[in-house]
Amino acid sequence: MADATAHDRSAPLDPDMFHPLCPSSAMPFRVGDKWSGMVIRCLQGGPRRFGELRVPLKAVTPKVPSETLRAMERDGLVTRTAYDENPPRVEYALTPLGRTLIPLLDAARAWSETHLPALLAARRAAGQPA
Amino acid sequence: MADATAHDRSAPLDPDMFHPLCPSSAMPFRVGDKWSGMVIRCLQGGPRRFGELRVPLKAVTPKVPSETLRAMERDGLVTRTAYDENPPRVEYALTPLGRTLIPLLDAARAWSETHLPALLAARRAAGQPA
DNA sequence: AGCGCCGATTCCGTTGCGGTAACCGGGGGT
DNA sequence: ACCCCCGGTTACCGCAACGGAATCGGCGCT
Repeated sequence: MADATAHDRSAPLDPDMFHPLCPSSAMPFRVGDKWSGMVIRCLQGGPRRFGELRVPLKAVTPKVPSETLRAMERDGLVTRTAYDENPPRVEYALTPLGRTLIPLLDAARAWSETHLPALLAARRAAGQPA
Repeated sequence: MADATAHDRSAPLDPDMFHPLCPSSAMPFRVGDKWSGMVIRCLQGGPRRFGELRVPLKAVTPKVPSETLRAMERDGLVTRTAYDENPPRVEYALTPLGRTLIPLLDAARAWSETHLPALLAARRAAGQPA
């Protein structure tokens, strides 16, 4: 194993999970703010640095994760740990409370995998009779 | 079991479910539009007339259910049946696809019942240290 | 000295969602 | 004739969320 402390940064953030074609954008669920769900997914495998969270979010400005993370911290869903080291390092991790949301996300994803195509088909049929 | 084909209009819409203190407003989940979840709950027990849906929504104008219902109809979540009778009557019912969302709503509610107090406590502690 | 990295924060513009108000149209009752 | 009920629809307004650009500050490297 590469790292004993906890998580594997070498298999960190499944890129496929975040690419633009991910049906997340279409699925009729929302957990907290727009990006909260994705943050939870990112942190699911262990603590992450701020910059790491931006990897899948490379399209967005740092404001997005920063804002989301602080809101989640207020709600007791993540912890923020700033290390006063030379290259500033900050790590975020899910709290137990935050982890309780994972099953919900799983359920939402499962629903989407099963039923989202039907929903989209219905929408297309009704919205674009052409 | 009471009846699957029909529904009981005498125990129609649990008022407690919709009163302003319901934590729905605070819970960090969203299914579709703001009112979609509530519509599903309303239709869970069987078809409802437009006016019936407004009972728990008595605070809102007809636009809200109308809009929500049409969006859900487009997505294949509900069916709309207009009876060309004397007093105009329209009934809405969940489709099988729409019913697949019920477990999600149940899961969201279960989460809220279990964990929402902790989240609110954390928010209060962090947001209002005073 | 200047550049760049890390980790943010703040401001600002836009967009979309949510909500209120007003209007429509037919039938029946008084 | 008038009003009311049922079942909507449309137009308009306001706010909060979303997203982007610009800025900040310490430190190391060149």
